[in-house]
Order: sequence, then C-alpha cells, then structure tokens
Amino acid sequence: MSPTRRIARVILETRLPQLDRLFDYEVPPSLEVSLGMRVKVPLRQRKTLATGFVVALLSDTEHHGSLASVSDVVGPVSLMSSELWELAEGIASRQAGSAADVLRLAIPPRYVRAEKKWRESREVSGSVATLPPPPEGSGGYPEQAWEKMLEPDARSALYLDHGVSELSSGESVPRGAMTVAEVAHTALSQAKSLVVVVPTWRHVAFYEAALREVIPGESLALLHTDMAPAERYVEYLRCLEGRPIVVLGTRHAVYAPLHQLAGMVVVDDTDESHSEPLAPYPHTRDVALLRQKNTRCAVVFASVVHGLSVTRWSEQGYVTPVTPTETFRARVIPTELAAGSAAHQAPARLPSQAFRAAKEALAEGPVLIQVFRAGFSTGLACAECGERGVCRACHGPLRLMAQGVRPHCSWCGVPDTAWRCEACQGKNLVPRGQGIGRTVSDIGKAFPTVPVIRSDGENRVLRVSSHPALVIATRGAEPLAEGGYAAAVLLDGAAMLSRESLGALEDSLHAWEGAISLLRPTATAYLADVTGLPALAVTSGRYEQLLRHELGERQKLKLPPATRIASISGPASLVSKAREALEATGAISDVLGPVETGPGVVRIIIRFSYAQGSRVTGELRALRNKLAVGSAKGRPERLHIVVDDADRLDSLLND
DNA sequence: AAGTCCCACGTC
DNA sequence: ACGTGGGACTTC
Repeated sequence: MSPTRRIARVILETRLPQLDRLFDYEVPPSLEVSLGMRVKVPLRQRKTLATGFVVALLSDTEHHGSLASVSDVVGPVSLMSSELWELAEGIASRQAGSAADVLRLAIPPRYVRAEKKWRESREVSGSVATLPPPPEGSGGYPEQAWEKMLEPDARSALYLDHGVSELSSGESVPRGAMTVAEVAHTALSQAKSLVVVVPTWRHVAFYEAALREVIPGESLALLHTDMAPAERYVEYLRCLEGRPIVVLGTRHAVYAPLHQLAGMVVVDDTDESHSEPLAPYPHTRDVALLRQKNTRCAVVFASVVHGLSVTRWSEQGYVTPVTPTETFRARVIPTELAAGSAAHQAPARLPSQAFRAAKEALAEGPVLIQVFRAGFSTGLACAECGERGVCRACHGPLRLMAQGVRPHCSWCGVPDTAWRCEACQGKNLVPRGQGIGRTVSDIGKAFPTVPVIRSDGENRVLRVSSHPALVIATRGAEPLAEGGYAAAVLLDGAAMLSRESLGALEDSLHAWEGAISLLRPTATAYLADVTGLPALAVTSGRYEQLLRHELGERQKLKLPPATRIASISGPASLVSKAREALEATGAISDVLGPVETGPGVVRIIIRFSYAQGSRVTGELRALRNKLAVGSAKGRPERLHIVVDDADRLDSLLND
C-alpha cells in the first residue's frame, strides 16, 4: 500500500435518507480534487454515478473493504467550505433531516457558462473597492452601537426605528433599511463581510436601494429566490472570492460562503417567508443562530417589533436589546366597530371615527388602509366572542372532520364533546373567516373622489407619492409613501388575532407596528376592533408585557416556543416504530396522536424540552434514516418530519 | 433508486 | 429437484 494514499470523504447529493452519511473514495493521481469541490463518484456496483461534495481529504480510511475511486471533478471550484459543511450537518441534525438536503438549499445549481465567465473575469480584475465615508448618521442609536453589535459572539435584538428616509435618488426606503445599511458600512470598514437576510422580494428592493446609497456596488452581492438561477450562481461565486462583501438576500442567503464574516442581520424574523418550505424546513432564525455559534460571529435580529422567540432569548439574556435613543412613533387610537358586531361573521367595516379621520387626512396626503385577506385556513371559533376553538386537552386547533360531526382536535385526534369557550363560556362553535376580502370594494365606494391604489401579493406596489390617495394593502404588502402616510386604518384586527395559527399574535403585532412605522410623525393610526392587552400594547408601543404574558401562557400549555415540538408522519408501521424508540429514550415529554391523515398514513406530534432537543432530533434523524426503505415498486416509504415549525404543522393539517 | 441475494412457495 | 417472484438489504 502506498503511503501517499489520497482519500476523499464525500457527502452524496441524494434525497435518500438511507444515504445520509459519508462515503470514502480513492482519489486517482490524475485528478485535482480539493476540499468542498463537487465530484462524480460511482455508487453501488459502479453502475450509477452520483455527485457529491468533498467533506474531507484524508490519507487513510476507516472503511473496511475496498474503496471505489472518484470518477471525475465537476468544476474546479470549492463550493462548500468546511464551515458550510459543519453548518449543514448541524442543521440536518436539528431538523432531523439529511445534510444533503440542507446543502441543496445553501448551494445554488451550477451554470457552466456563468462559472467560466466568472473565472476568466476574476483573473483579469483584482480591483479593490474603496469604501466611502460613513453616512451622515441618522443618529438615534447609542454611540458605538454598531461596533458593539458586530463584536465576535455578540447576539442582539435591534429595534428598527420608524419613519421613511429619502435617498439621494429621491426614492424612499424604510428608515430601518438605512439603519441596517449603516451596520453594513461598519462591517466593511472593519474589512469584514456581513449577511443581511430579509423575508421577501419587497424587502430586497428597499434594502438594496439603502445599501447602494452607502456602500460601493462591488461590495454588494444579491442572493434571492426571484433572480435568474445563473445570476444567482455568479453571486454565490462572488461571495467565495474572499474580499469583504455585503450579501443581501432572502432566506438562502443565510448560508452565503464568506471568509471574514462579521455577522448576520436577520430582518423581520417573524415573517413566514423565513420558514423554509423545502425539507428539512429550517428557519432562518435557527440557521443564523447555529452559524453564530459555530463561527463565533455576531448575529442581529432586526425588526420594528420582536416576536416570541427573540423576546424569549431576550428574557434569558441570550440576546441583548439595542433600542433607538431618539425616535418618534405615530399616535395610535383603538376604535371599535358598531356595537354588537361579531368579527367572525360580519365583514369588517370602517369604524366611523376612523372614517372621519381618514377623510380629513386625505386632504394632506395618502392614507393607508391595512386589510387582512384570506390565506388563513378554515377553522372553528366561538359563536359568541369569536375566540378560536382549541382542544381542551392539548390546545391544538379543533376542526370539523365532516359536516354534522363532533369537532375533533387535529393535533391529538380526540373528539371534543362538550366544548366551552375559555373566554366567554360560550357553548357554540361556528366556522369562521369568510367575507373579509369584500371590505376592499366597500371602502372604495365610500371615497368616490379619491384615487384608490391596491397593493397585495399579486399586484405589488412598492411606493406611492405624497399625493392624496387611498392605499388599500394587505398586511406585508404596504407600499411606502413618500414622506410617510397622513393616516392609517388597521382593519380586521380581530380576524387576524383569532386566526388558527400559533403565529397569529406575532404576525398581528408585526403587521400593525410595520404599518405604524410608515406614518408621518404627526399622523395617527386607527386600530379597529381590537381590545384588551393587544390594544393596550399597540396603543402604547410597549409590547414587552403582552409578549411575556403570551410566553407564560405557552409555557403553561406546553406550546412552542416555550417547548420544542416535532410532527412525525408516514406509514402507520414506521410511525409506531419511531414512537416506541423515542419513548424508550425517555427524552420526550409527551406524544399527541396518532391521527390518521390519509389511507394508512398517520401523524404523531412529540413535545420535548430544549435541554433534550439535540438528543431527540439526533435520534429522530437516525430513526428516519434507518427506517427508510427503498422498494423498487411503489413509493419509497419514509417518515416525514417537521421540527419546531408550528405554522407549517398547521398547514400540513390542510392537505 | 436499483441491482443482488435469498428464502418461501409452487410445480413437475 | 428446480424455478420464480417478491422482500430485504446495500450502496465507500
């Protein structure tokens, strides 16, 4: 045996759980193979070729038996750093999924022509961008706030300030985007890189404009899902060049391969777009946190109002709040709908006080009307007060499995025979959530002389001028008004809050505070049909008490994020095997279900503590890999596992 | 996924 | 005694 044996340890790019481990291959002398390269390797009887990434280069193997050889190199670029490999492995374990699936999210598909072009241009230009001086600080934050936030190992909850900033081009951006741009400038001035992860295309548009205002174009890379795949690949390659760079993008950007990484800024982490829709369903928040832990860089959660996860970390002292010292917040007035209205059946109408105020404000400029439109699942609510109907045993959502049948809990499957509303003791459950979309045309008719601008998911409007107009937008699609809106009316509050999702409260707070942040300092927002603690919180702009209260409730009811949770579904035999194995470890708190979700397919939900988290998900990953069977005919049988994503869990119930 | 091995069951 | 069809098993 030659002493200079070269062995490549490879993670295969395959979706098969049973191949979610490493394979060693001999490297033939004819091949230039380096760490992180994509290679072609023979698999099973040398008849099929698979691709994979080189995880390690070794001089020996632990494999007993002969090794096959790497057949070829796919491109001479090291696409996967050791850091990325470590991250992918960690996320796979955390989500009980395959490392290869995580790498598929992190590394864009290859485009040979784009890659060639990039390599040629790289040899020619080695230009170094000069950083302009820092922007005239919008101020408002403590001295050295950004330097402290970017220190190694720092974890922060940055409260973005309200308002609209105007760029030199005349375009408007949210002031928070300028704040983040200042942080980016600080990172570059330290010759380090920064990742800015935003939820949607809309955010990319605003943050790109803000960043271009303060940093050179060569120092900015974009990685978002709406761009052409070849372009995305080139941007990924630019990250690998090693020069300090700011990467702006949607959730996949959190994996951007960067050498001198100062930190990651995660914007609006409660936005549902941060939750990955592909297996193993990692959330940007969790990826960012693990990457922070692995590399000891900084992480910043930035938002106008924070959600339950960040609040929980803040309570525990795990993240440090960074708040503006001087800021403004528009006035908020809660208004009630006509007496006796029931949110679950009546279409939301404009409260008379808000109607009058909107009419007046329209003389001064644009008025925003925020509506909540559909997208939420059918469910049950108390006929008397509209409170959502939940199972008394586990607090899962109640559903009517068929017409005229007793409601069943869709988490634990137990029928609820004598339901009582926790809020008002009402006895009747009714379906809810109809007719909200109609509001839009009703309101338009009430203001016949003003232009009406609609902005929603399909019809995206980014900006409106300062001229009077009625801007009706669904939550999250609010255009930016030049100079800020003259007033805002926040409708459908009750429907948003009673939505049958665990994220309802966070979403609502975020939607409201986001809309309020778009107002002029002198303007007023009218919050319709919301009462109690939420109304108090929004009116005062102080959310801590409400969020702490909600966290306390979640603790009592054993709901995330106070506890960890995983849904396991698949063929009944596999699910019960997994259940037995998990119960035998003694590491899980309880099991809900099984519930039959299809012919022969069942689902259980397990709950477990954070302390036992890595043990449970690690075990779950091993079980999934072990129980996966490939059969030539019929669909391969495997477990489908969703970890910690209560909202995805809700949507799975609708399938 | 897909080829290989192996054992149970069937037929003469 | 010999075929064959379907499961389980393995993939460096």
